[in-house]
Amino acid sequence: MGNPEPKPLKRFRRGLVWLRNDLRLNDNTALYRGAQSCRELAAVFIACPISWQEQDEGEPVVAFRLACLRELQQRLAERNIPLYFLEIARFQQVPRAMEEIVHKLEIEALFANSEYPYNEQRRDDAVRTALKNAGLQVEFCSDRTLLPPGAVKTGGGETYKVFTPFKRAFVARCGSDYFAPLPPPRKMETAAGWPRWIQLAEQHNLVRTIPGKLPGYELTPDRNGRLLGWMPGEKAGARHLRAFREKIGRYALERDFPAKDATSRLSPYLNCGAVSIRQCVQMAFAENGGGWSGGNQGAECWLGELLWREFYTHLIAAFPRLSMHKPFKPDTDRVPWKYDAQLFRSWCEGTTGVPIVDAAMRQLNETGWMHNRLRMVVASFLTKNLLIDWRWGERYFMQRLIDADLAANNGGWQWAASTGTDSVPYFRVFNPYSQSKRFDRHGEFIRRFVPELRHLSEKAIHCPPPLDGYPAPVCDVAQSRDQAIAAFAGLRNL
DNA sequence: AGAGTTTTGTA
DNA sequence: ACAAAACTC
Repeated sequence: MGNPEPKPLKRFRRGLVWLRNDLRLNDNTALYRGAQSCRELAAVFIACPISWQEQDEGEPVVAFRLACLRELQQRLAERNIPLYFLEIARFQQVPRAMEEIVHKLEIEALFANSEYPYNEQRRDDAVRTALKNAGLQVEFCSDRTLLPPGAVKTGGGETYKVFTPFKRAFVARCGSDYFAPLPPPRKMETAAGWPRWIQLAEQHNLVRTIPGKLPGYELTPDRNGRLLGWMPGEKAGARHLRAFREKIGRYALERDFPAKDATSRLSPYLNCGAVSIRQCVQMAFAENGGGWSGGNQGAECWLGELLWREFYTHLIAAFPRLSMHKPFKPDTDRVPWKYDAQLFRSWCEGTTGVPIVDAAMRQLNETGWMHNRLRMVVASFLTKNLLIDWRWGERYFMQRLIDADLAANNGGWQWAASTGTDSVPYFRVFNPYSQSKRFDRHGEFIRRFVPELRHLSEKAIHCPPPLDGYPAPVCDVAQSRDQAIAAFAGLRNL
C-alpha cells in the first residue's frame, strides 16, 4: 500500500493534460496529477494521421481510439475539464503546435503519461524541451506499465532479455505490492474561463467537437456504437473486465482453445487505455489471494500474460532498434526471407488452403482481433513455412488489429520468427495441422470463419481433400518446415 | 509457449 | 505392445 497522499497542492492556475493512449478517467496518472496540482484543467488530444499511418497503425486501432476519446470527452466535461481536439499531420509538428496551444490557453503546467516506442519518445522529448524553454512545468508520468521501464535490471545493470528471469526479478521486486488504482480526477470548480476553440497559425483549428473519422480512416461505429463488434469506451472496458472476472478461474485450462472465448479480450481496451494495467492486476490479485501466485490458477496464469506485456514494453523502451524494423538478433537479417506478394496475399486474405490459418486470418479481418494461440500459428506459418519476412506480417497485424500495439506486436512477431530475444528456437516450428487438431479438435472455430468447410467432418476439416471453392494448400508443411530449419541453420552465430 | 523419431521401461 | 522418456532439428 502507498503512503497516504499529501494534501493536493494547487500550485498552478492552469494545467493541460495531453491525452494519448490513456483514454480513461479512472486511474489515469497524468489526469490525476493535473487535477491535483492545478486550479483549472483542460485536456488536449492531437491526432497525427500521417505519422500513425507511417507507423502502420490502421483504421481499426485509430477508429477505436477516437471512439474511446469521444466517450471520454463527455466524462471530462462532467468534471469541468474541456477537451480540445487537434489534427496535425505528423509528430514532428507537435512541439510547435503545443507551444501555441499552451500560449493561447495560458497554461502553466503540462501532464502526460509516457509512451515508449522510439518515435513517441522523440516527440515527447521535443515537446518537453520546447515547453520547458517557454517556462512551463512538464510532467511525464509512468502509467502504461506497472513499473517504469528501466526499473527492473539484472544484477549487472542490464535490461532483462529473457522473460523468465525478468518475471522472477519483477515479482521479487514488487512482492505482493498492491498496485492501487488512482481515483478519477476531482471535479474542477469551473470550466467557464476556457475558450470554446482556438485558432492556431497554419490553419490548425482547435475545436471541441471530435470528428467521427479522420481523413483516410473510413471506419465508423455501427448503429449500436460498436466498431467491428467492439464497444468503445471506459465503461465498456470496465464491463469486459468484470465479465472476465467471472470466468478467470478457467483461464489456465481453456485459454488455448480459440472456439471457447475463454480469454479476457481486454487488449483493445488496455492498448488505448480505456482499461488500466493496475485495474487488471487489482482484479487478478483479488481473485488470487492478494498476490502473484498461490491462489487461483487462472488468475495466476493471466498475471503471467500481463507480465509479457510489461516485458515487451520495457524492451521497446530500452532498444530503439525494435521500433525501427530491425530484428533483436542482427544475424537473423541474413535469413533468406522471401518477398512473394502473391503468397503473402493468400495469407492476408485467409486463402492459403490451410484451414486453421485461413480461419484465423479471417477472424482478424472480420473482427480486428485474433486469439493469441492463432497469432502464434499464423506467424509461424508465414515466417517458417512460407519464409516470408516477419516484418510483412508485423505490418499487416498493425494495420488490421484493433489492439495494435508496437511493443506487444513486435515482441510477438520476433518471438515467432526467432529473430527476437527469448524467441522460439528456430528448429521449433509449429505444424499448423497438429495445432489445429490439438486446439480446435472438433473444427468448431474453423467452421465459424471458413463457411466453405462447414460441411466437413471433424476428421477431414483440419486437412481437407481437394474441394471446389476452397484452395489447395499453398505449401507443403513438412517440406517447408525442413527448408526453414535449413535456412536458419545455414547462418552461423544463431 | 514443438514435432518427429528413437530409445527405454513395463507388461 | 504400448507408453513414457530421451534425443534431434
